[in-house]
Amino acid sequence: MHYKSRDIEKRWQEKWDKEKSFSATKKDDKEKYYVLEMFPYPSGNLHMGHVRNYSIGDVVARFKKMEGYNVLHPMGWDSFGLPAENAAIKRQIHPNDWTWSNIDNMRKQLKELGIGYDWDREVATCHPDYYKWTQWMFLQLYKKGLAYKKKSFVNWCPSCSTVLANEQVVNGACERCSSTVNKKDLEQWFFKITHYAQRLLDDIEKLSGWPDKVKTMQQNWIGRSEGVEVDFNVEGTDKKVRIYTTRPDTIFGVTYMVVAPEHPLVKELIKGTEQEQTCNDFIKKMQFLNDIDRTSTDVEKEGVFTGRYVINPLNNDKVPLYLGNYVLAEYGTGVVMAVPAHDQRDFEFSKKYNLPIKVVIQPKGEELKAEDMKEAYVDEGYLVNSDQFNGVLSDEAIGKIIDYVEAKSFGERKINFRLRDWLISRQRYWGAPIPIIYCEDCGPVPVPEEDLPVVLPTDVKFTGVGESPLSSSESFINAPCPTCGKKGKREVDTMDTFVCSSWYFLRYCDPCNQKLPFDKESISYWMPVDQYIGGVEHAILHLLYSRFFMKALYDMGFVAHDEPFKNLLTQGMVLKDGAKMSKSLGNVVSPEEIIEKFGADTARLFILFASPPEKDLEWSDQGVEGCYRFINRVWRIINDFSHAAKENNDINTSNFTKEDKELWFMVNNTVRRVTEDVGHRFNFNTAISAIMELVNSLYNYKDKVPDENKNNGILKVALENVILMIAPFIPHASQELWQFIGKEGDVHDQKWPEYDKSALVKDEIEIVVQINGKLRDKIVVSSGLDKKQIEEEALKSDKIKPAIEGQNIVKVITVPGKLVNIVVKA
RNA sequence: GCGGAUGUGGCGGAAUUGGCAGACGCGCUAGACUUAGGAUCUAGUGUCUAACGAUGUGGGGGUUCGAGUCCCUUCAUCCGCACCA
Repeated sequence: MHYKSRDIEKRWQEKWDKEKSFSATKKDDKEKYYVLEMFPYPSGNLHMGHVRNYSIGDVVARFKKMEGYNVLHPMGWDSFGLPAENAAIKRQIHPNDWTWSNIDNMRKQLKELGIGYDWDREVATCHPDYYKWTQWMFLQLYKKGLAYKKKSFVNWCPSCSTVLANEQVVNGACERCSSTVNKKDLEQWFFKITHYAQRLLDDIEKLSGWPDKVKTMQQNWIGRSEGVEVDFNVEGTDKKVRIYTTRPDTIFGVTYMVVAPEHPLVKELIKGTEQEQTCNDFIKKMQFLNDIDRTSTDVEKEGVFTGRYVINPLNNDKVPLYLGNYVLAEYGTGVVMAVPAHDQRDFEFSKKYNLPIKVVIQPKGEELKAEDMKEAYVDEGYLVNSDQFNGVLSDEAIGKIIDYVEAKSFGERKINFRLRDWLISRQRYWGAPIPIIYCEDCGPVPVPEEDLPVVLPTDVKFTGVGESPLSSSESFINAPCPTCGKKGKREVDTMDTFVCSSWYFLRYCDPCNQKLPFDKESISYWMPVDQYIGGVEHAILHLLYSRFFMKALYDMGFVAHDEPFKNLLTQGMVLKDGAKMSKSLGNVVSPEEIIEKFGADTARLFILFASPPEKDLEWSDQGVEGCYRFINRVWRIINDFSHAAKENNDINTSNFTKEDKELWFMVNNTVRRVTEDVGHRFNFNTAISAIMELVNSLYNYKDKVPDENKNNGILKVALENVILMIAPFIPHASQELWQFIGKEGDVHDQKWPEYDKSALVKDEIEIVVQINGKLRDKIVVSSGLDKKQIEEEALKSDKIKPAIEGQNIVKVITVPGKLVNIVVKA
């Protein structure tokens, strides 16, 4: 019997496929376990990152199944998106054809990897049966006021005359023609994720099974800050400008004020001033800059005077109002008070434009002088030059000044978030159409739910020019107004693909439902996802959007939980020669070629063995060969001892030899270690090495113990356990071996092995003896000895005795079962 | 700048609660079997040393009987956010 990966793998894959071995059905008497890997974009071929992601998921799924859980392990396709459209433009293939042929190929590759999915639950976001419900989601959010329209900027390439996605803008230039990208404002749809900012932040606490790194990233992304808004009157007008600050303790130090060039008030304020022309030039210049050139910290601060002055309500100081590149229109009020003495950005700006610096916070034990300052002083101190607040500690002053501002009605306290609303409009073809019809009389009207899906038309030209490709489809754009029946026009933008992927995990629970996206009963049973696995690149957007969807659906009563993913594992990248595999670097290893040569089991085993799942993994051809050798080693030892496994052999511990005892200990201890490593820690690399050690012991036993003395009872259990424990990692080979040793049924339907605790208790144990913390000897003692007896044994040891002669024993520390440390002094 | 990691042999990595550093694998060395070996098996393999032994987890300091693990400090690399007022 020889190990031929190709034949074996094919045979079992066909059987699993035909018998739907991994299909999941709701069972009320069984505890469920939902394991999910982030679904792929169907680019055409699996890469090693996919192999890693799905191998990890499959180990978890198969292990949990063997542990007795009712496991849901589905797969699908995140199949809308830009590459399909680019293929259409470049090669004149319809995005639909391109995408589906890619899906077919990748599905085949996944099956060749032997991943145990329930293929009856497969979803593809580009299928009308799916995007119908994505559109339905949009309508629900619209109904709740969580979807709205407003003007916003898009990246616009003047030469291609088309909208570009952020990914298509490379260093401020169009990825296709390299001309400079500028901004164009369009009416676009948004989801009001900011409505959930506080809950998204608070509930991070609930995510105990998420990595801290991801939780911190989400926290920072949401970026809550507490502060106050204050109105400053514009001198000589009846207008006010409102600022937002988190440092009201420095408000007496304001020496000028800066407003974002896009701020709606700016046009009015500069009208008729001497500076109107310079201001307009500055605004125009800013408009042509892309976000990176405009908002990177390296960019020098720049601004112009507006010709206007504003009055600080706290001390009636009159200060100039500037336009500045470093103020963001979308955050706070779009206007900042500038305190150069205590804010580094303001400090730099004031130096450049010769604006005064006024110290209002004095640190303990030294005195700042404005003219000597090299940088802003941003730390704590006592207030000065601040009227009635002089002498107050800055931390306390924050609250006191806010109270004062509110009492005097100068403004009010405010909480701000860094998180912005989610712009979902895309001027693209290959996405879910936004289900809205514009009517001259009724305005934007949602498409009635019974008319969904709004199907993507096929008569679209892919020119790569213009705003939205859908506007070129006559059959699509014209539609009667659902309210009044008059001629209307359809929305021609499609949704961001992140919308499609924000709820796919729910559809898996009830994938064929024609009446609803899912029924509540299925959702209540399967959700939440017990283990979610994917790349850390989705730590913020995808995970945050999914959390937002879950909360919105929860509030609408469609789901029973308000967090979608209980545990999250962010797997590391697959590297080759220290760099991420990429075509441009030429360091790509294709899964197909490895499967062809060594089989899927070897590929999976290597990728799981080479590194713990959350760390990056360095590809090694020799490492792969090592794993192939190991499978062969398992194959041979099971072949050698198969007779023992096939017979009825009982275990009688009373007639164990020393070698038997050792092997029996190994067998049981390995079950313990592997169960812990796989089940509790997800340390597949150490689980595999534990199995390797057991296999090594079996070879050792085979060599050292004469045939007539071999204990077939132990060997039988050992072989069975090796096959069962290795099954989640190398399912095909273990399935073949399971059958080979005469077992019925599928290996993944077997019970996960248990261990005999009494076998882990040893009669004799090795104790380390140290002198002053340094290893001096190892002694073997009976495991029944108490502390004192162990100590006596240690002091009697041949190596220790001479070493401590003539020295004073200061104390002896004994850790039962581990070591004795003798502390001596000369 | 802010935030988060990581740093252990020639390489990937292990050490779960402060208790034998280097499990397991790769590579390398020697040997066995063999017509042959890029198959398989056996033994060895951190560094220095002929050996006894000494030394060793990025560097420096500390706590402790005992530190890869805890504390302080410093360096390096990687990742995320990036003018958020």
